[in-house]
Amino acid sequence: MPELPEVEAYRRLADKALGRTVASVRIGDQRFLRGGTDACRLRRALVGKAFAAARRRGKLLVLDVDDSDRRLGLRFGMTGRLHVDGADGVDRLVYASDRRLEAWDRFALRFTDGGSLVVSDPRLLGGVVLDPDEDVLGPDALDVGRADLHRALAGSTAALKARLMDQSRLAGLGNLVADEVLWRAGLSPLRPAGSLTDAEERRLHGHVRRTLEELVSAGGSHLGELMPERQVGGRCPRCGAELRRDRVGGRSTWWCPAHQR
DNA sequence: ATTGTGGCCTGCCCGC
DNA sequence: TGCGGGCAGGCCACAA
Repeated sequence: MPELPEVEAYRRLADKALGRTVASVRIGDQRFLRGGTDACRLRRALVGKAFAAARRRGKLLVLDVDDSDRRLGLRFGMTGRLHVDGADGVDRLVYASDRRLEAWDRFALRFTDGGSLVVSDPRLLGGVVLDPDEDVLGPDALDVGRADLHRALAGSTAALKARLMDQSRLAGLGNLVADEVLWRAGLSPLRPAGSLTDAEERRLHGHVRRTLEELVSAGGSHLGELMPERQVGGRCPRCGAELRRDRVGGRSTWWCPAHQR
């Protein structure tokens, strides 16, 4: 699914769409429009304009409209893909089909030069939003500071993993990367978020940054060492213990009870 | 305010 | 061989 590393790959792909004039906007499915926007408003904001920048905040991709204070927000849910001029942002997506059906094209921009920017999403869990509220998102996990991470966790009794995935505290960690980070840091996902010692928090901070940097460098098609073991009978790649499965924050969580404490 | 839960959405996989 | 049920999780609405 698109986690932060994939969305970062999409952002780089979206760079190819900058500076090109939008000729038309096609909405493949009304349900893909979020935040109360509609096709009319989108066309008014985009047609005849070009994008000045492609930014990412957590898992939200934001395209700034040139000569305007408008912004186009793209969310990818877990099965959303970005295509620019037919090129794919990533090769494969975990949990998503590798097929490309035109019926799955939920949002498409055509440029005056004949190229296109398309969001395809079989499951409609992503969406398009005009002028997304970026302030509801916490600091970006890729370059989160030590103090910001502390603020995200301190004083909370919620499960550590649930808090790490709370996008308003820390933007960008999804289910799979959260499991990978906690596994690398040797911390139980069930620990109360506020119970970490200073040393544990520092360790976690290092692993959040390093894991994301590594996965972004890998191009967004690799989601960590734990990923292949997320199945019944899966074993810890580090110590060989059988992985445990729990539901944390409403999500399937795979972790090693032997070394994650 | 914080925390937890259920629903949305549909392709895919497994068991019958 | 076809069919139905369960599963996947980002995001949001809502409850306690």
